Amino acid sequence: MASETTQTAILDAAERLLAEVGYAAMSLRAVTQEAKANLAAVNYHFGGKEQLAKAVMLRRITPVNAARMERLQVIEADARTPGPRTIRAVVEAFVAPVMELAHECGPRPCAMVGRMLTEQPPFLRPFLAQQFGEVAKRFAEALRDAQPGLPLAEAWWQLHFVLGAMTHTMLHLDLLQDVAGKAIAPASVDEVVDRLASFCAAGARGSRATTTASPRRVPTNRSRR
Amino acid sequence: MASETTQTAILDAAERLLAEVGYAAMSLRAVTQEAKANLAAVNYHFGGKEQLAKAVMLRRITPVNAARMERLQVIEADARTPGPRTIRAVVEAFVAPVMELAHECGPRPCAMVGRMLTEQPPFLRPFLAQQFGEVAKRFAEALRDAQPGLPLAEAWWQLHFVLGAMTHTMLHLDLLQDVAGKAIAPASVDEVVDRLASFCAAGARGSRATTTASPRRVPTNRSRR
DNA sequence: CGGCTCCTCAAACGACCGTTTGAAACGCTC
DNA sequence: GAGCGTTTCAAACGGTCGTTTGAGGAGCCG
Repeated sequence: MASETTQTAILDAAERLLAEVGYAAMSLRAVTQEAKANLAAVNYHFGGKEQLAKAVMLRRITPVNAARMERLQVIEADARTPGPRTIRAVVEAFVAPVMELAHECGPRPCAMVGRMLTEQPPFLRPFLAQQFGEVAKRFAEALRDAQPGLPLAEAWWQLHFVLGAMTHTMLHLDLLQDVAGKAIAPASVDEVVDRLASFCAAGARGSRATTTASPRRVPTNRSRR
Repeated sequence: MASETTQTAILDAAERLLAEVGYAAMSLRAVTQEAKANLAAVNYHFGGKEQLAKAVMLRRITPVNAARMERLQVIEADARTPGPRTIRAVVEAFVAPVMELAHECGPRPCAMVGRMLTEQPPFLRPFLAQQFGEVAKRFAEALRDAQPGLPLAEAWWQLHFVLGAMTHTMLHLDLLQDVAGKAIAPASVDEVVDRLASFCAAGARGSRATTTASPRRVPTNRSRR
């Protein structure tokens, strides 16, 4: 049927507009015009603007979160010993899937998810909690287990900063080409993942070392590398 | 005159709404209603919605950026030797002023700035570039100088991640109380600054060290630190 | 062909938006 | 009190928004 093509056309158009202007500033007229569909098609196929936004999100975050859980299970089944390498692996398991999304589908889906995660329209909040709550909890626990003696709250702080650096990177993946000089080619996505994971993993190690001591001090973990 | 009180009342109300729903979703009717002012007062005193948003931003970021530059000059006048301590000092000079804003005025102004920085309504982009361009450039250079041999592009990457973690923290400062267990008391703002600065400084050190190792990039970035 | 389902379309609805207007209220100096 | 800027106010303007409606086209089956 022709309906499926209009459905995905609407999803694509909405994704682009959500990424570029956000939910509140996205008009269904702009969406349907770009999708070459009728204005009423949104309500017919999705049931309204809010449900459309959820559908756009679901199409992207479902496989991403599944990949995250899969990677995390591999790590845990590996019976790794706690330490920097495991921290790095956990962080990478969290950030890599969403960056590979850019690898396959371009920077736009990433930017769209990043924007929804930061804008958080009120109606989306329960939806986001449902979609990310379990995943975030599992990763916080994994971060804690990778650092024996670390309180869970500390792991949440680390995950919080990782989330910030990640969403910011997702939002401006297309702008980074200017800083880096060239467009984000598929090959260079791996480079972004590596940079992001390195930064976050090192940050987690460093912040852990710091908070155990008092405010002023020099981290003692600068030994290798 | 009574106008000044209505002006600041409008600024306060707009700040709250900008922080909570963003620019696109903020209506002047909601602003004036909360400020107990007439709808036309916004156009009379500020000249329109866009100019109001700029005024709200200016009131907060002007002193913050001034404090950043001041701290940076102190660091540079100190003739510090490059190294982890200087990296940490530069990062702290960047993130501390905006966190002290939360110290004095509560988490809302921080959340508002963070939201505008991530939402970036089209008309605000030139304004933001003008307000932050010089500051960001100076800090990127300072980060580079703290790590001899580091290309400027690498410093920009570090600053990019710092910005992400910082804006994310600004946006959800009020939510962190749930994770941390208690409300953000003035004393604990320093703790947030410390955590954020520690994470970012360690991340900068780590990302620099890692990127020289794994992928085939950065031609002549030979020596470690 | 008639009947049925799925989909598209143009048009309209009511609500809310930012902005403008012109008059009224205020504070001040002569 | 008259005159004059400054500030407030209610009302309206044109426009865009999300959503609804009802008529019509496309494909399929009996």
